[in-house]
Amino acid sequence: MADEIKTTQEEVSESRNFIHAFIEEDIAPGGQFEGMTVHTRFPPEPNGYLHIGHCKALTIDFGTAEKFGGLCNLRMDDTNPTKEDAEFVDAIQEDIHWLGFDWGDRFFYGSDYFEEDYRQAVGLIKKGLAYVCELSPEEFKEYRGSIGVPAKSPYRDRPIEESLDLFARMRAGEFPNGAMTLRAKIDLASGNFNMRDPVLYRINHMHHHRQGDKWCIYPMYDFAHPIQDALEGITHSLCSLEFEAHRPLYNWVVDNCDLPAKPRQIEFARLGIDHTVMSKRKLRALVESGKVSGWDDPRMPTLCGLRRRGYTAKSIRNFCERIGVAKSANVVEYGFLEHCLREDLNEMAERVMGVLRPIKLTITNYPEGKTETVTVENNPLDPAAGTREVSFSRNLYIEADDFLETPVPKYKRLFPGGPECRLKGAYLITCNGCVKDENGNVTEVLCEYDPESRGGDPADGRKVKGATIHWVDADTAIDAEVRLYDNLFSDESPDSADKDFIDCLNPNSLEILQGCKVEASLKAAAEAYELTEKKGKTAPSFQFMRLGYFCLDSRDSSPEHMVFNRSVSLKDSFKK
RNA sequence: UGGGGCGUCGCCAAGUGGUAAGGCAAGGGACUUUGACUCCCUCAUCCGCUGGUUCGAGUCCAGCCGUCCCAGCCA
Repeated sequence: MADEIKTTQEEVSESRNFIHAFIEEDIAPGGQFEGMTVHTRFPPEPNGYLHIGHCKALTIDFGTAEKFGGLCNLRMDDTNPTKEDAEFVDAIQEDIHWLGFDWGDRFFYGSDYFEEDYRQAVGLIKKGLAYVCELSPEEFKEYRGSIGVPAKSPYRDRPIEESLDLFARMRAGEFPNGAMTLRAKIDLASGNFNMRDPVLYRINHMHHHRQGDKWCIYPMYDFAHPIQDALEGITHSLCSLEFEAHRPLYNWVVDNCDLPAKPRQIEFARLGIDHTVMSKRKLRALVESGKVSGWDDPRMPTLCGLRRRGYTAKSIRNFCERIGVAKSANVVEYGFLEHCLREDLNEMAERVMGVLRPIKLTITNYPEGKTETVTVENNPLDPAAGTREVSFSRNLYIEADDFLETPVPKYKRLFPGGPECRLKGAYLITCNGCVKDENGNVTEVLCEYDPESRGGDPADGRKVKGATIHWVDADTAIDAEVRLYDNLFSDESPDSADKDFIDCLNPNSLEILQGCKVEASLKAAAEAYELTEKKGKTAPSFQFMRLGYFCLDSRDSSPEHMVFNRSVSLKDSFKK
């Protein structure tokens, strides 16, 4: 895994985007950060699980640092105790490590800077740049003004000493939630509402997951973030586009506080993927309403969901690197993510045979009771993966749609009078009929085999016209449950503002198949997996030949009852 | 309506005044014991629109159109 990720990072350092261009200017002679080490940070708020959009940000934050030989910190942005929980801190670290990013010993909590934040706030008050405002939340709204109408606050010109006293008493817990705030004195008439004397501190008598009950006033993101960045020596604070209008405030804080550095904020467009939603609020709603089984439901775009689905870290990182970085709104096709997964799994997944919708196939001229084994390669792309023995007999199961009583055009599989087909690794067969039940449903396919074609090649070298199909021996095959997934949302853009995403859900996003038949060798794989640490790892993947890539479900699979998730199907150019 | 962005092939995305990279998707073909993989070929006379500057503009200027973000004591 380490080597694979290294390769992707090499690819990254070759790429170039507008952020890199800015940084090159900044560190060049005469630039703002001339000669300095590029230092970035990834600052998730511990209020939910990371999703693939975060991987884009991680790729940019860590990738940019890597490209310039710099460093990237991991920082929990935990300035609002109302929404945050320690539960998420571990999960976030687990997901980031799974992806292969390493923050070394530079793991921080925004809340660890509270004392410094407070000191800076006092400094602003003393400079006459901040004041305690006693507008209630309701009044605050009323006084906010609107486009062309300035905001106002009757407390704006309160004496410095008074604000100092009030702010100290805010901290001391003398006032209830909402009674007052500390505001920056900037410009009540600004066209940019973020500059209309923004709130720097609010009162919230609430237990903090890390600070306990030490504080009852908490700094706002706009105030705390630039301070955190400066304190950690961050040179480039990379964030998504919605913070663009906050940059003037970011710079105001950086310029007016007493800080050791002046980091630069650069914004990029966040990732959008079709047929899914990417906001924590909506993902949380799916979980809490039971529309999905949890944050790690295999249909979720969360990292834990993708992991359980069978996505490899490499494929996700590769995806994030290949989509590029720009400032235009973008919605990448889900199919591109699937392509990246197939690309990775095609090289490393061992091939096995499994039948999802089994139908019996009887080789009428094969001796009853006879059993033999045939040899099949584990991965034709990788001879080093070796071969395995698969049992074969007169009674097999094949995929139901590999037989059609009446063939459709271009169909080259089994049908009465159809072409000679190959049972992968075994023998050539021709179909000469089928058995039906009283309702006319086909229950069994009848074929004859060529005893001289063991291994799959005809003794006389004749051309095989039909397809090579997969099969399992009815006597040794194991029953398994297979879960097939489709888009969580049937609507292409459930995330767009004009839609209720819940209405866009795909009622058929999960299909559970019982009684699937998989080859016996998977039993050992399931047993081996049972003995490994499952947490934070992708379960082993297999290519079920001609069907797709499947992995054992990390939660529900056991050697006694194997459960496979289809990570992604194989491409299929056959059109009916 | 004020402020800030963005508009290059179906989807991403290079391009920084010199005559439109690449990837995905799509179509065609070769190969094939996976209708997979791999390989080859095709796929924007055109860069939101309209003017202007220039020998020359996707790149500069002006106007227009479209679209996204901002009026949380969220991040």
